Amino acid sequence: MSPHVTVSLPDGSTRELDETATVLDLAKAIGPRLAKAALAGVVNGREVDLSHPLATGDQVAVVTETSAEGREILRHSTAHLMAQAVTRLWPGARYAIGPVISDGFYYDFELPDDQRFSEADLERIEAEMRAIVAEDQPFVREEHSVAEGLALFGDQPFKQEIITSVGADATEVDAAPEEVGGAVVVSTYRNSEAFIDLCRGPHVPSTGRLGHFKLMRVAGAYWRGDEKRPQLQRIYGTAFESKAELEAHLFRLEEAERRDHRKLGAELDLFSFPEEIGSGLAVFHPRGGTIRRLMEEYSRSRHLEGGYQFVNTPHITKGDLFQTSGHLQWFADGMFPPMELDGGTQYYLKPMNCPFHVLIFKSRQRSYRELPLRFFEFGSVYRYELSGAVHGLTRVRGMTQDDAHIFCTREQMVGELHRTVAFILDLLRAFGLTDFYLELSTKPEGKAVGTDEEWSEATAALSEVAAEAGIDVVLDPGGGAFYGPKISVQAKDAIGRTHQMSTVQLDFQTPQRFEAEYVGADNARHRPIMIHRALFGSVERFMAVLIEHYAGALPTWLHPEQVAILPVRDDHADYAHEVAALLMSKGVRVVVEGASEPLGARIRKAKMDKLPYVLVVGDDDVANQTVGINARGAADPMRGVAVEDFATRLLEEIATRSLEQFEVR
RNA sequence: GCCUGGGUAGCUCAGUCGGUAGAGCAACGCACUCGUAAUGCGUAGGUCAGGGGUUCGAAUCCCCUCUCAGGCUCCA
Repeated sequence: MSPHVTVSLPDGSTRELDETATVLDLAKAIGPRLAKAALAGVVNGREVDLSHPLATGDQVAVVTETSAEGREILRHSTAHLMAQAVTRLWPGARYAIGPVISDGFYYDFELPDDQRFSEADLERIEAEMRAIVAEDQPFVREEHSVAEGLALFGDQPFKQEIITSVGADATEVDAAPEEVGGAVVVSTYRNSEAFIDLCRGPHVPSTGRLGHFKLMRVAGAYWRGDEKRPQLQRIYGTAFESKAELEAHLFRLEEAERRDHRKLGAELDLFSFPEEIGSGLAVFHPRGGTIRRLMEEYSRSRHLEGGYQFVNTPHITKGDLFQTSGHLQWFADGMFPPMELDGGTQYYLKPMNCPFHVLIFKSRQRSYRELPLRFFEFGSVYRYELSGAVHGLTRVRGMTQDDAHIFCTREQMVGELHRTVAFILDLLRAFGLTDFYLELSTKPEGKAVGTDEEWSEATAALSEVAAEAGIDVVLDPGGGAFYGPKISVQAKDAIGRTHQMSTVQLDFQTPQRFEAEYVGADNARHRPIMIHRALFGSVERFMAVLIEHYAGALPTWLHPEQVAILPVRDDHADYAHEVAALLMSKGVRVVVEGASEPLGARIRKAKMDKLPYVLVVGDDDVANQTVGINARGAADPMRGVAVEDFATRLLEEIATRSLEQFEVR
């Protein structure tokens, strides 16, 4: 054996090291700064600890704390740190899994004697974690056989279950057992005599490398996500490589809270959820109602241009309709229970519009010459959402979908799908959402109608369209509706969160179940394909996303109150109303606030309502037919702008549905 | 639906050991008439989410229901 090992680095270069060299030794050989920032390594594509020994021929990369991988290692190690703190504070606590999630980590616990974590406990746990950081305990990797592993975790039933389930579920997030050369190896990390955890690794070398963390909240979670299994207590936390990064993250969370549509909806007097009506059922106040109307009017005009025909259907129906459609078989849990009328006939509130649109299609004989037929409706639907699922405007029990169903031939199908995706993206962009990716949801196993052939043809058609849309596509296996696969458009908002917006679903089943037909050029009967699609998804959810995207400061064309006019004194009120009348005659939404309060207070109110333009009119303005403009977001107000100038630029901004306000100089 | 934590005036919140309800903002009224993010004074507003229980006495302790938040599950 040679006294040296030779390894290669990501840049293609090679290094010679002592034969006992580890990843850390390699980092030291490259440079002291790298050694200091190093957390782990990647050897031949596999993440390993810094203490991992190197062999000749290894491809090695050093993972530093500022990389995405480094952050994950930091967070995963912090999860272990938290578990140890919990077991110190609650002797006999059982710990289950503690994986890394997108913005941090969690760990699931079961405390002895049915004890519960409280929010106040989080601080105690954090303090204990800091103590363990100060102790600078090493993370020591050990490898065991399955039998040894089971013995080691004799009092930890969740860990034992993970160990025994190896092979059956080797992808378990936090599972340690791995098949190495045919034998199952159970790897563990020991921090101290008292604390050892099952883990694949890698980890930071010692707890002293951790420290910039915060425990966020405690919540319940079912063991293995199965509601029939015990519910554990989950503690969520986050960790970063530096205090500054941690604080920046916490600031982003506060920013999200500031933008919360539920908070802004109340503050801006847009909508409310009166308890008298029921959970998940919103009422829209005049301002919120105006926003809805503007959204709907624009949508209608686009749909007219897009070749859609407008239809209307009722909110309730006899149960037979949903028997035929399959909803009662597959979607009954999501429906309100029936009401019995007319001597026993069951009527249901509708959870979806599709069966109604099929009946319109079937109302007379259809020719291939008519296809594609595109039926559009703002259709209100009612779904019995679980009480714990209801959330602001984004998850409600009564909502209005901008719903359409396209009936077309098999030959037209792919073309219609392309056209629909382009139509959707164009409309979303008009509302200022520009950063998208597509999600392709496939057959939900065990909860679907139709043959495998139909599903695979539909899925193939959708994936072809998704791939050609020119934006990223991610797969969502099993996420389709019971009648067909779907593409959903996920849009990123101003602070980088993604929201599911539009969906396009391909459906071979509903036309069959309803025996919908058209007469082809061959004078024979054929079955149409149905495409379900909604762009807003629901008007309510879309409004919520817009409110959060714009933090309540909607673009002028969408704002319920576009201009406020404030007379400096009461004797300027006539002029203020004159300017208001001029703007209102052009369709501008204007409010005038008389001088019953000081000017500063009135400006402040208009600003807090996020009005795009606040106009102040005083002596000079009355004399010169001008206004003072205090624009939203502008550093300084502008005095003496001719009314005509302001009106022209404002009307231009509104007519083009500009997302930006014009510059006031 | 399940877990944890909440629900006191329109909003944000205080309310000690169980002794009978409080502030700021908002609203309303009056005065003020002001040039770019809070004028002053006053008035009104609450079956303390609802119901039941314990107690001489409950916002406060116990039980049930409703509802909200954060999760789990689910989803437009």
